Amino acid sequence: MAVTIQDVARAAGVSASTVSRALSSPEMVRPETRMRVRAVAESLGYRPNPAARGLITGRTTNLGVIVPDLTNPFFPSMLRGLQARAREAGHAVFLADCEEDGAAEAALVHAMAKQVDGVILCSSRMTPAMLEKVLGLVPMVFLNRVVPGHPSVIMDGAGGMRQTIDHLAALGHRHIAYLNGPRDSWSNRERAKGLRRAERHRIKVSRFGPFAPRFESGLQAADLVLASGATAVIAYNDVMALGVLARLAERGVPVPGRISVAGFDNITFAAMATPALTTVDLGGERAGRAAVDTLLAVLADRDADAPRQVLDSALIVRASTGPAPDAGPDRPNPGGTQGEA
Amino acid sequence: MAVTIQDVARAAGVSASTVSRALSSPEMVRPETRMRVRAVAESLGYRPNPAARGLITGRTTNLGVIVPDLTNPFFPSMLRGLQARAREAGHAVFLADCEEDGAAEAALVHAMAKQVDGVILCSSRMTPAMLEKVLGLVPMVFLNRVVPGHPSVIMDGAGGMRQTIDHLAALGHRHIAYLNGPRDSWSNRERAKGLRRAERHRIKVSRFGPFAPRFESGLQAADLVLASGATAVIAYNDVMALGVLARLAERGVPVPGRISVAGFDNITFAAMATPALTTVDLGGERAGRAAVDTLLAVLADRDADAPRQVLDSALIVRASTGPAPDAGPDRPNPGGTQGEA
DNA sequence: TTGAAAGCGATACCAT
DNA sequence: ATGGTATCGCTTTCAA
Repeated sequence: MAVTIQDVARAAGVSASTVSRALSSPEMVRPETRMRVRAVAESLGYRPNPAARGLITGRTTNLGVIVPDLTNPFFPSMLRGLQARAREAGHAVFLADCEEDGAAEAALVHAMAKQVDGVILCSSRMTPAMLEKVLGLVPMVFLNRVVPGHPSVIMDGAGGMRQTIDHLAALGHRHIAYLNGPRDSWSNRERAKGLRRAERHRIKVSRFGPFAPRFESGLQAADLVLASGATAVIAYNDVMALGVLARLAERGVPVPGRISVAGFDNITFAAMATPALTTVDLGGERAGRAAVDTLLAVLADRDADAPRQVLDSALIVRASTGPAPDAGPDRPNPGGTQGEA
Repeated sequence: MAVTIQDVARAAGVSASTVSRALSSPEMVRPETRMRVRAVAESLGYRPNPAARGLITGRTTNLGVIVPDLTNPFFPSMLRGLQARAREAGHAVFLADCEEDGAAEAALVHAMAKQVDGVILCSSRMTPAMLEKVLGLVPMVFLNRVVPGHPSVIMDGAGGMRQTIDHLAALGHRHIAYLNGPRDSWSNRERAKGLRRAERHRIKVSRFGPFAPRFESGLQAADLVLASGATAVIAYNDVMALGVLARLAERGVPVPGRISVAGFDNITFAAMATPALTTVDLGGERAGRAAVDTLLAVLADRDADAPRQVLDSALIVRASTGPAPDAGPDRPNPGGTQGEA
């Protein structure tokens, strides 16, 4: 089988303890011995067994991550940052996809619990009741969701929404539509909160959904939006927004001529649509890194107050929002069209 | 801390051995005791520690997966099938992204080796020298790459390419371009092999690259292709093909009027381009499942001959391939344009 | 059918 | 500075 610490000890003519120290606490061993042991370990291709080590130290240097849907490009990009940060910190990442299912998510937490030092739950789909049952199992950090008393990293969805509203208001829109994401999604609620900004501009808001955050939902929603008479639509995320764009193109509706479209997440493919999708970048990669940092902080000092990090947002404007059409059915043309994309 | 087998034993008034048996070898314990033990375990929320168990049994019921780039939508969709199959089989999935870096990939294999029963390497980027060093560490299955003497699951890239060539030939194309993927990619070589089919049709093939399999590579390659005079271009994968489409749109080149575009993988976003991208679906989800099955087979019977599964391909035609333009610069218009998209 | 004890691979404590 | 030994949580002989 694999080479163990005993093999190294024998080959180097020292005890297992010394090998362990030579590798993990170099200063506790005489330079001479240290070198010899390390050389032997190297030549034998020795690698400590993390499971065995974890058993006694209580630390695995593994870290679990659960996402609701890997096929949503937002998560891979967030994972980019997360993995990079984890690797820097010497942690391997145990990743699982719960496919938008809270119960599956809970099961995954159980499965991971003993094999990781902590878990990062991205946009967790668990209900409060499910959460209750897994909260104590292992240190957890929530990304994109607030659970009172627990550390979380959140992106400023409400702020991003406010910026989008201001943007559309400046372009003269008087009636916009919002397409809700999944029913239990915390980040959907946050984004929806930002819609209140519309009052300040006397903008009418029509809400649709909840929808599964998928391309197909956007296809479906596009028709509803058109029927509502809104001149702009903001989707819960880019994947849905791309669905909207696709359906509008199919129906020959000019974008942004007749209607403007915006989404959230700044996924790569937002840039590839025709016209490119206007999207709000809330800083996914950065959030991934922040989640790891938060988790490591929690692990380093378990008594620390549960930190909550709020990351700022940025609005990326592309080409699929534009001035409201002059003769919008809902608008007696008061202020005018002073904005530019 | 967490509840251990000892806690259960105490609470149930039996020994740890009995608890272990009651849970893992029910037939070895009296029904009465078994029930009691199980009830106690349940009520205490006992979960066996997989690491401790693995230490003695040599099996972890974890399975490692390494992919070169999670932001390429092909891999998430493949992982869909893979994860589903793994879960059915009672295995957790340890996933890592090597970011197209063979050395990082090798390091990840090392990191995983002791914590998983086997590893599935997807489109491995390791050089033969790197491979050499990790081959014995842990049972491995290669997906989308053949390593002599080792089990692999491959998709029929060459076949898919041949179908594409036949398709373009039928549409009257006489000069096509191929955009190579990464230099060391086995699947790129396979796809490129299929290009020989062009000879049969007397079609001229211009090759470009190798390119990193990214959107930006497509942007860049589009100009080269146009300059070459080819009337159709096949990209190594959809991500690159979408880049080609984007650049062509930017330059106002009609697709498929002036040039036809095709890619591989049938990623979701291929359907979202305008026009929708013609793409070859080689069966990613199915391949993911097959890889798990293969790995489980290897684990069940280590002496088995290294199996190699070849999965068939299917060609999905969408709207971005069309008849060759009549006055192609390379063609004195011999046969004609008899095909339809 | 059940319990006691050994052992998986590593670290940590206690000697020396 | 180094070695011996207990221990982490669990499974697996070996006895009873």
